[in-house]
Order: sequence, then C-alpha cells, then structure tokens
Amino acid sequence: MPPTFTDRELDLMAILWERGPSTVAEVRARLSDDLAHNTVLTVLTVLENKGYVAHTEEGKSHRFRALVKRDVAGATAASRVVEKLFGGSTERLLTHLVTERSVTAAELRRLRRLLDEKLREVDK
Amino acid sequence: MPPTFTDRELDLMAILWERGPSTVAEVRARLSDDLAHNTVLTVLTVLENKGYVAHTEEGKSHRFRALVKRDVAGATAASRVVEKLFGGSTERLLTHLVTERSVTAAELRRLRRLLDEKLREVDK
DNA sequence: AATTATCTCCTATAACAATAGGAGACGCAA
DNA sequence: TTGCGTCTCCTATTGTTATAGGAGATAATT
Repeated sequence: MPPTFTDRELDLMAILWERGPSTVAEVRARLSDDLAHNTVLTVLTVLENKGYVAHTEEGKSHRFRALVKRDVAGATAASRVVEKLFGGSTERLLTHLVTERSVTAAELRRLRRLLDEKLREVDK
Repeated sequence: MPPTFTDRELDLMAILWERGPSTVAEVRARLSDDLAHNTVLTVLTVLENKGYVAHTEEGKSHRFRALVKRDVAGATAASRVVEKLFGGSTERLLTHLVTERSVTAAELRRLRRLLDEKLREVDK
C-alpha cells in the first residue's frame, strides 16, 4: 500500500517533484538517460494507472503532476533501507550518513541544534 | 555496477547478513513470508549467479553466505534514497530520520557526540 | 497547401522477478 | 527394506519492468 517505485519510475518521479508538473518532452529533457519519447510516456501512464501521478490536457500534450508527496515516498524508502540494510537501526543509518557522506559544517551545526531540541523535549 | 537487490532478494540478504551463512531451511524459517522451500532456493541461486552470495556443500544441503557486505549495499541504497527522494540533500534525510523516526535519547546523545567530533575535525 | 515535427494511443517484445511443482537422490526411522 | 522427509536440479507459469515502433491527429513551418 505504501507508495513504492521501480528504478525508472523513481527517475521520473524525481523530476516531477523537482520541477513540478511537466510534459513528456520536459521530463525527457531533464532525464539523464536518453529514452524515446514514447518510453517516457509509457512510464508516466503506468504511474498514472498506479495512482501516483495524474495529468491535465494542455493543448496537444499532457502535463503530468505527482500525486504522491516526496516526503511520503521518502519515508517509505527510508524505512525499508533502515530495516533491511541497517538491521533496523535508525542510528546506524544516521551514523553512516554523517561519517560516509559529505555534510557541510553548517549542516552539521543545524543538525546538532535539532538534536539539542529533541533532547530537551525528551528530558523534560 | 553497485550491488542492488530486488525486494525479495533483499529479504534474503538481510537474513544472511543477520545470522550469517545459512541453509535454505534456516533462511526459510526466519523469513516472515511463507515461501516454498524451492522458492527460497531459486532466489538464492539467482543471487549466486549475480555474484552476491556463494555456497558451500554441507552434507545433503548447501550453506549460503553473503559475498557483499551489508555496509556496501547500505551505502548504495542510501545514496539512491538521498538522490531521488531527498533531492540530493543528505541533510534532509538526516533531519527526516531524527524527527520522524523514533530515536532514543541515548542514540541522540551519541549522535551529538559524533557531530561534535566531526565539527572539531572540520574547524581545525 | 504540403511538409515536418511533435503528440497521444495502441500494441509489442525481451528481460527479469516471483513463485513453485515434479523428479530423483539420500539419509533416517520403523 | 520400505517409506518418509528433506534436499537439489530442472522446468515452468504468471506478472512486471523497461523499452519502443507504427498509426494517426494536429500544430508549426515553408
């Protein structure tokens, strides 16, 4: 039931989330892989059938928009990663992200502030 | 090139990572879905063909072990989630995890310590 | 008006995912 | 020694993913 996407579907969804409602041509232009126009259209139609996007007519073409919010999809995906790849430990994923991926000092500081807030909330 | 798994494959890999080298029967016992013995065997064979697991004979049966380390697979998956679902921002995923998933006070504190270390390293 | 580019719609195909049955080997219990 | 359970091996089915060609409409271009 939670929204889940195949690799290619996710590529397209990412584009819709990033630049908002888009036509096939627009999506296709932003796509890193060079797919046929029809291929993109087909994938979008599949996503539509699954209820994850919808479209409105716009002249000759269709403008597709995401119906699922990125955070919702993100939460689902994050859960799965935590469960299956980090042994169910959110902390382990957090640690991984902080140590293995590049995070700027500013981001680290913001995150620390967030942790402080969280901790205050818990302690009280 | 990076190791990537289908849903079902990931279920099995998770078991191999958790309890180490296992026979089909052992994997099957730990599996939450009730799959036929042969189904499990087939998936393990597929994983073997892909080079992600290997097996050694053990009496009548085979003992399968993961060839890919969980962290490696985890890093790959985490990258993908960050790129496609959190707009490429590691910070956003971190924030999501801290605010939306249950993390204990102890974990928060450990994480804060980690951040402090990281920051000291950067500032210096 | 004729050509060209661009769309959707319908249809198709190859590859892979997911699941499992039956055959035959092999050890163990009765 | 005759089954019974368990195992791998081979094979198969159904569904989904990934990709796209051709037809026909329509808008833009010359």
